[in-house]
This record gives sequence, structure tokens and C-alpha cells, in this order.
Amino acid sequence: MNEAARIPPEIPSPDAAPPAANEDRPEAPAYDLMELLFFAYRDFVADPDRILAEYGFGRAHHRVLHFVDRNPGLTIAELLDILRITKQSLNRVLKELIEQGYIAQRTGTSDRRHRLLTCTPGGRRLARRLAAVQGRRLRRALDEVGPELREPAGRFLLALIEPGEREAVSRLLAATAETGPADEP
Amino acid sequence: MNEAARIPPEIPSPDAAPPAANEDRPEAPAYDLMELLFFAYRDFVADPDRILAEYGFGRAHHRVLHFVDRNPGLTIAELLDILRITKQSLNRVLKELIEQGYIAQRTGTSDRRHRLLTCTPGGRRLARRLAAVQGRRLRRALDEVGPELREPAGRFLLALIEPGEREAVSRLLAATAETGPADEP
DNA sequence: GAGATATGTCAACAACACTGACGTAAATCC
DNA sequence: GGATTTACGTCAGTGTTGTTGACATATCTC
Repeated sequence: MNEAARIPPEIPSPDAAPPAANEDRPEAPAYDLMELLFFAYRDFVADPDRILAEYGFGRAHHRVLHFVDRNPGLTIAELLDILRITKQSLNRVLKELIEQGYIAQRTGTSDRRHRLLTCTPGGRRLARRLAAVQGRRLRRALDEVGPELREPAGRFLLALIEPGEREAVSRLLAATAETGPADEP
Repeated sequence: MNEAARIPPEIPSPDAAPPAANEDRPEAPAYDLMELLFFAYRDFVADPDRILAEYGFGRAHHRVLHFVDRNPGLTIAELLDILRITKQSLNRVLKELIEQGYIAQRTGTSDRRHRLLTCTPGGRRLARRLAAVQGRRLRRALDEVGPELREPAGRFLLALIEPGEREAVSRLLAATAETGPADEP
């Protein structure tokens, strides 16, 4: 509807817009990075999608499986905070994963209201299979651009994250780094 | 389907071992990068989402608007190839964008079957407003990690893209770099 | 015991993807 | 110049994943 009424105050626009080139005008939006991020992410999730389809699962299941595998004992509330979805949305996929034996629940000991989530062996197997294809893509990419870019790439991605959330993300990464993908099945 | 049929050659497997493990085992999967990509992308699209909600639009509208703004004269088939969705899916959001005056169609001259898509001034304004918030996030990130990481970051993201598609993506990026976000309002 | 917290659930709805089928106009092939 | 292919439009139905709102239950905290 009437778009004419809407005048975004933020963009100096009409004559202030510079050419796309990045070097000459550092203020030009990084269109190339925006689009690379789009294409990279699309291909990045496409591999798991194919596997998930075999199981009748979707991306939502993948995310739950992934973070539970990486963080055994995760509670519902923590998972909701990671995924940023409503508990109703989570519950639907979580229920399926539990009913089909990929994820197990146990009641918290210190706080019996908590539901501590863990992967069953089958759940872990699927989670790692999904991680494997994404890991292969990442490894191939790092092999191509040079392994010395791994740490900078991580810093760049972290810098893209909302500042107020980086701390929590970093803690999560550190926690999983301890637990590790461990050889234990 | 039958995942049990899979027998990884190296691992004795106590009860159906994980194909998830890296066969040659050079190093563990880059779990940190997987998760950083997830969180970064989530925040990256969150900014546009808020703006789009004002207009009653969603991410699908954003993607169409973005690529049409960046590639004036784009055809339906080209857009479908970029977005990798069905024409029925595209048609729904495209119709809304056209009806509400954000995108215009004209018939191709060399091939009158083509529909050449362009942004109206209002469409361009919205597209640039959306690009602006994502551009701000990218610029802030690059300021933090150092601008010298811009080019490597782009190479890393490109390397994540399916090899067979990188050529097309590169061409698209090059094309938009030429056309640029033109000064005309 | 009162109130807050963590979780579960029901119902309705919306965005956005899919498949399959069919139609039309325009270009191309033989 | 008729047949075929290509590019696009549309109708109808379906599935996944998100949303809001309301309400229930168990458990912890004060």
C-alpha cells in the first residue's frame, strides 16, 4: 500500500549514493559480502537438508539435534535462548525427536523443574553425520583459502554477531570446545 | 532411510558406529565455525526483518527486492536460479511487490517472452534501506577485525559456496559492481 | 502458603517453501 | 508454416516452521 507516505529518514539517498566499488568509497555498503553470505549460507545448509529429508526431518530438527549433541544436559530454556524461537515451535520438533528416539530427557537434580536434554546414541549418530558434511565443506574451504584464515574467519563471523550476545556465544563455543566431539561414541 | 546399512571401514563400531567421524582424521570438524555461521547469519537477517515488518513483508520479499535492485532488468528465470525456489513461491511474493508498487515489469525487447524486472523508486528506496542496515553491521564488523580482513573474508565465503556455482556467483557480483547502486534515486 | 519459574499443551494463524497440473504467448526448429 | 520448446502465469493442495494467546502443572523460592 501507499509507499509514497514512507520516507526513510536514514538514507541521505538521492544523490549521495556512491558506486558499488568498495575501494574508492569505504562507506559504500559491502554488497559483495552481503550476497556472498547469502549464497554461502544457502549452500552450507543444503547438505544437511538432503540427509534430513531421508529421516523426514527439517532444519529445525537439525538445529535442536546439533546444540543438544554439543551441549549435553542443555535445558529447554537454554535451547530457546540459543534458537530464539517460541517454546511452542521448539516443542513440536523436540517432541518428534524424543518420540522417535533421537533425544532423551531427564529431570534435573538440583532443580527438578528442568528438563535436561541429551542425544541418544542414534541421535548422536545423526547429529555427527550432519556435522560431518558441514565440516567437510568448511575444511575444503579452509584448505582452499589457507588454514591461516581459519582464526580470522572466526573473528569476522563473531564480529557480525550482535555485540550484546557475543559473550554468550563465546561461552557456548568454549563449553563445547571442552566437551569436544570426543571419540567416545 | 536405512542408515544402519552404512558401515564405515575403519571403525569397529560397537553398535553401529558414527559415519560422522572424519575418516582420515586430520582434525576435528570446525564446530566453532558452524555455530558462528549460524549465529552470525541469524543476527545478519534480524535487522532487515524488523524493517520489513513495518511494510508487512518478509525475508522472501527482501531477497527479491535486493537482487532486482542490484540487477535491474533481471528476468524471472534468472531470479529463480539465484533464489533456488519454485516459480510458484516466487510468484506469490513478486506479485505482492508489483501490486504494491515496489517492483515494475516490462516485456523484453530481444525476447518478448522475458519479463524484465526493475525496482520502482519506492522499491529502490526500501531495498537500499535494507541494504543500509546490513551494510552497517558489516562495516562495524570490518572496523573491529580490521579492514584488511575484508578481502580474505570474501574469499572464505566464496570458498564455502558449491564449486560449480562460484563462477555464476562471481559473475553476478562483478555485474553488480559495474552497474553499481547508481546515483539515480 | 503465596508467588515466581520451567515446562507442556491446545488452538489458530501466517510466511514460505513444495508438488502437480494446466494455460498462454513467443521464439525456434525442421 | 506447423510442431515443438521456452518463459512465464496461475490454480489447488500440502508441509515445515515460525507466530500469538490462553491455560495447566510441577517445582522452587520467599
